[in-house]
Amino acid sequence: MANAATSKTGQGRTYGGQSSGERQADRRERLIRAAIATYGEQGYRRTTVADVCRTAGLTPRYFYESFANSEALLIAAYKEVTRIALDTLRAAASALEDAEPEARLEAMLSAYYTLLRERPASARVFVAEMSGISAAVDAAFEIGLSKFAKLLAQTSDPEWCETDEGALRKTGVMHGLLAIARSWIADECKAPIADIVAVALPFCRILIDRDAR
Amino acid sequence: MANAATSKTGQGRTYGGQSSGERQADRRERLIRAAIATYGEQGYRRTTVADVCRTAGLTPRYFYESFANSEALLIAAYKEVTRIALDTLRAAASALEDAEPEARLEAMLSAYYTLLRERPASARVFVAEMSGISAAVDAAFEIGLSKFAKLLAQTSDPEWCETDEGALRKTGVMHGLLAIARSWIADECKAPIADIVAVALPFCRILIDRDAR
DNA sequence: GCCAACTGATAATACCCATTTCCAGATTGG
DNA sequence: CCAATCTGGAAATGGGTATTATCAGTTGGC
Repeated sequence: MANAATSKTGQGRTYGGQSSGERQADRRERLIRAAIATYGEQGYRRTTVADVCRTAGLTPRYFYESFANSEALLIAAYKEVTRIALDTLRAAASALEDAEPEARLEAMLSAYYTLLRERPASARVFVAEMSGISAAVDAAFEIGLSKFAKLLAQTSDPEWCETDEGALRKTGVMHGLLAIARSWIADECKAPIADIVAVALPFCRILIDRDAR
Repeated sequence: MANAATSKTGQGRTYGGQSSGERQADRRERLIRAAIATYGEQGYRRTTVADVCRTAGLTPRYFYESFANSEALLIAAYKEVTRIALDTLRAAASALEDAEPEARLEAMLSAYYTLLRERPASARVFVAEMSGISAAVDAAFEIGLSKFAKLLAQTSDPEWCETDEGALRKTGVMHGLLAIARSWIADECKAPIADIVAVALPFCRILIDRDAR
């Protein structure tokens, strides 16, 4: 994926005070940031490689230095967005370390929807742009979702354990939560967070319901 | 959308024993059938207008006689698939007219997943191909889903009434059920129908839960 | 200061496909 | 039988964009 910066030495040299690797990493980051902003603005489907490069202040040449193709950047952008969201949820749960599981669950959901509202571009990438692009994107999306499901379940039920039969349920719950978020966002996040959390809660209860396990 | 068969008379004449309108309707149907088969086989994204026409035994000229563009055909194919599925669910519910609501709900779910397994092409169109194409397709998809939600809710709870707040929940439930179906199908429908229904049931209970309304 | 490694910008190159148009032959009504 | 209407097939047109290659100028090691 990453063409080493130069061909002969394989190392390159410093430039603008940065080593070859630093410069390349910097460009990669700029591309990811630009991707989130652009996908969030006009959607992945409508943005070209050239669009992202323009926003990043780079040229297509540098795009292919860091990413094999457009999809690879989408996946990278999604991973970045997911990483931030997971951190936020963990923080919300930690802040209520001694509270009831149900309260912690509510706190996480609340943090999640708040984050979506505060970062519209990231939100769009997260809830709306990862569907129907390709098998690779679908796979990356499912992996990200399952991380969320696991976090939600573990935090709200300390004795929760992963089982195979639970995988289907996890998938269903996460896509349900996503659809709720998508619909809420499509309506410009007009409904209060508390209302959205109330709608989302019963779905999470499915996740941690032991009777049905 | 439908260019009248001829330009001068506006009516056309019989040909091959069929009137102008009959021939056109026939071609339209063939295109829809071919679309379901082809989308089901290789996915909407990878099928070209020419592909569908080839399968239908027609030429692109006739495609544009009945559909404005590729998306319009996808929507028409989806509507056809949805129509059949809704009929099947209604029939399953009717067969248990006097049973408990919960039993009727189970029967509908069972009929639904059975249908998906029996018609893989239609299933793929229904659960996997309608995401991320365009706003028009998204809209058609949501309309179809809400019909299902309404049917499920009404049949399992005779006194069910539609409310605005319920819309979000309905969306979440339906997308949850869809994700379950998608995942099951991706695994070649290996799990027994009864297991899938068991996973799906709690989602439906959210739909008709009055406490949370 | 010199050469090779960098940089940004532009512009080929190449492919894919929707949509339209053309054509030669088949079919009909009168 | 004849002219108009229809048919299937194939090819022309046109737009869009991913991906690569080129180039003139800049920068850094030595």
